[in-house]
Amino acid sequence: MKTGHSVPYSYSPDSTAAGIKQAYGELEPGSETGDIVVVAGRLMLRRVQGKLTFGQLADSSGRIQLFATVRDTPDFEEFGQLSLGDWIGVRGEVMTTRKGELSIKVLEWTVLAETRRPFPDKWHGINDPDTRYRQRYVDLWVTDEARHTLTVRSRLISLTRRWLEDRGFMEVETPALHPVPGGALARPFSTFHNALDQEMFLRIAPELYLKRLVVGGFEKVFEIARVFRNEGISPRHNPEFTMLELYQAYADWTDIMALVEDLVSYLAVELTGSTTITYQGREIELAAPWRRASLSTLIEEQIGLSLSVETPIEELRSLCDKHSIEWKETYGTGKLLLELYEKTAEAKQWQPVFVTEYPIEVSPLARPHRDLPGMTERFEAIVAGRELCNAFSELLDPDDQRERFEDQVRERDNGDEEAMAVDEDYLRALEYGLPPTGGLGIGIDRLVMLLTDSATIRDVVLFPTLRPEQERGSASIDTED
RNA sequence: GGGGCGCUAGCUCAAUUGGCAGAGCAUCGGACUUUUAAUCCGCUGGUUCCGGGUUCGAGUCCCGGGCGCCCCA
Repeated sequence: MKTGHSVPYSYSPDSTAAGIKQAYGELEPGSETGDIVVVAGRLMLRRVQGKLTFGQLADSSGRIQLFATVRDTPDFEEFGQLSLGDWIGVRGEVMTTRKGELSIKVLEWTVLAETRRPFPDKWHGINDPDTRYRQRYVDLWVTDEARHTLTVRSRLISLTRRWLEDRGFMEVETPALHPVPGGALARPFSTFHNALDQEMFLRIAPELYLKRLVVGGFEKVFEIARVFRNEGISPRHNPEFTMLELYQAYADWTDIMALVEDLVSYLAVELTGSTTITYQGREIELAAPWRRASLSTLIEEQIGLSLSVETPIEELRSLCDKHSIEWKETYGTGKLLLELYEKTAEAKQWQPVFVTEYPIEVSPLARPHRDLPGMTERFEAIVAGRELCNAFSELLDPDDQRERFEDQVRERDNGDEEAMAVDEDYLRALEYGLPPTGGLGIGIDRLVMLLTDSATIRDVVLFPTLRPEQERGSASIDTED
């Protein structure tokens, strides 16, 4: 048994599995270096062979073999009785076996934590996705792709932060508790602040606060914001997810397009080694420039008709019917146009494309297009058939913004639970003057999915939202509702 | 919200038409001084997701519920 080893309060490894492999990669079989290293991690494989025991130690960098002998390893018997999954610290000599496997000859060892629960099958790991997401602390040890994907996520956020800072953007933190939910079309989570005796909402977007900061003179700001939307769960939707939003004073939408191309292709090279990536078996070229095409153009490519917000509403409605798209009496031509685009064209865009010129009706925060009536200078980037970002030349005019908000309230009164409310303080900020500004929101989770070839958002979130586990045997007691 | 699929040992999976619930790995005991998912011998391990029903007999069929995955809205 694992007796006689008290767990220390700290331990000081001086090496990692990957670091040792890098430093001693060229050793001949049967070498003994005399170099002493200290490592720590979990014992993930163990082969007891009489007076010799092989193990495999995993740390956050990778795995390395342990080589224990009855002659050199203290408490040799106990070493061989360690459980797979136990945390241990090892001090030993860097060596290679007769077969040439780089190893650490165990000269001292210490249990750092015992596992009371057996680890999953050392070869098959965990297959059940539910178990993987619920017990990520085990999944990360036994599923290499999980560890890789979630490490890439961390690096992507770090690289993004540095890239933006190098271009003069300042990172800020705005409230996550909003008295008025805004900045996106989505249902919020609501909660209650007891001391203020007031309903609050978890933010659905940081947008309106970030633009207040531009009014306040922070000319280039960004936030990597966890946002919350009270919607269904799917392979592409988690109720909480991460948005990068940035705002740049004096810029317009074309500046933002250039920024998106540059950032995404930079991240692709840093994280995958190339701007050419493979997603779900199909190639995608992320190098700039990306195609620019208007929303109307993309619809025309699919159905062969040139449409606009000027098209008679009856014609758009019958086209929706023809393509089995549900519509409501309250939809204007802009909303019908967007529906036609989303249902006929969006999923077909595999290579990156900036979809430009969105109707004013469906873009309540975007500035009117400088040439096209009824349209805004808004674009989305679509990659692999999905929205990757949403951006526009920001709406500056407080009077126009008030009208847009009031249109939203009318839609809410018509039953649209995703419609916006009037944010009086935001309007007051605009009245102090927002300079020409370009703004952007990128879904970080979807970008990570793209660059890690992940089919579901759950694979790029450490702890995706799941229903709580139920106590065994207590099923179906509460049958209310 | 609708449809399809799944849930069996800690993990990965079997179980003929409804007929004694099994294997590998892990655990436990034993052998083994160069293994590579080590090998060999032996022993354990079960609320078959939950509840009801049909039946001499249910992992299997029926009804209800839970959780997950996929598709659709």
